[in-house]
Amino acid sequence: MLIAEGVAGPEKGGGAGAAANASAAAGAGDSAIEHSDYRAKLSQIRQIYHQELEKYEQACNEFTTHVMNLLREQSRTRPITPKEIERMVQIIHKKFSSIQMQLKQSTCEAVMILRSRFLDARRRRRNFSKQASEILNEYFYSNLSNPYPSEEEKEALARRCGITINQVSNWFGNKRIRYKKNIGKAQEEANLYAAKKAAGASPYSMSGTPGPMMSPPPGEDSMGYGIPGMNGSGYSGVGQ
DNA sequence: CTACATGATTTCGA
DNA sequence: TCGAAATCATGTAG
Repeated sequence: MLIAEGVAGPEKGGGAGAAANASAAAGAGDSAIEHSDYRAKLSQIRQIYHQELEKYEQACNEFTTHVMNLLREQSRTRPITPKEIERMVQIIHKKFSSIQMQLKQSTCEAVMILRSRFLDARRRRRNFSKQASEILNEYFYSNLSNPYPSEEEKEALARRCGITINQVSNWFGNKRIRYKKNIGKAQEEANLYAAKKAAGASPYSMSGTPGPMMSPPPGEDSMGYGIPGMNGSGYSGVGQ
């Protein structure tokens, strides 16, 4: 059981097996940085585990020799068979091994907790960069009539935003549903992006072509375009 | 600290 | 398997 967690076995973080299994399911492709933290914690647990294990081992040996000595002393006053000695030793070892089992169990628990804490992507959520949001929003509002990027488009967006395809899919899923939920507010955002595009670049074909290929205009013009409903009402749009 | 924004996951249906 | 909707858990502005 512990071996599966990479705690028991020899040195080397093998826990990635189960870990990757859990995180590979969805958008956690950037897990390199977080993983190193996880690994560090895991190896810490492993170290403590081995430390304790060794301590028990040592205590066990000490205790055994102690008992042996006692028996030897006693053998002067009464006969003691080797069998009896062996039985004694066996009992001691059994006791200690059950203690070790407990150690294993608690270590296992610690690993489980660590894993759920670190590997659950929801707990590691990071907001996308402003640029990424910009790119995604731009695409979304440019294709409001059909905000369903194809696989290739998703990949292109993912590349430009520095996120995974899964994350792009998540984003569009969230965006669509949340846009629908309050069209009123989002409409302003739509106008804003439409204006941006008009200001930023050449004419466009609304749907069909993969559309945005240039990076977003760095300039912060946005204002200056008498956009109705843009006068600081509620949502300031860009990014957040 | 609270409320809201937002990315990720889960559930359900076609 | 993809997407809609509901839900979760975190980030962050107030």
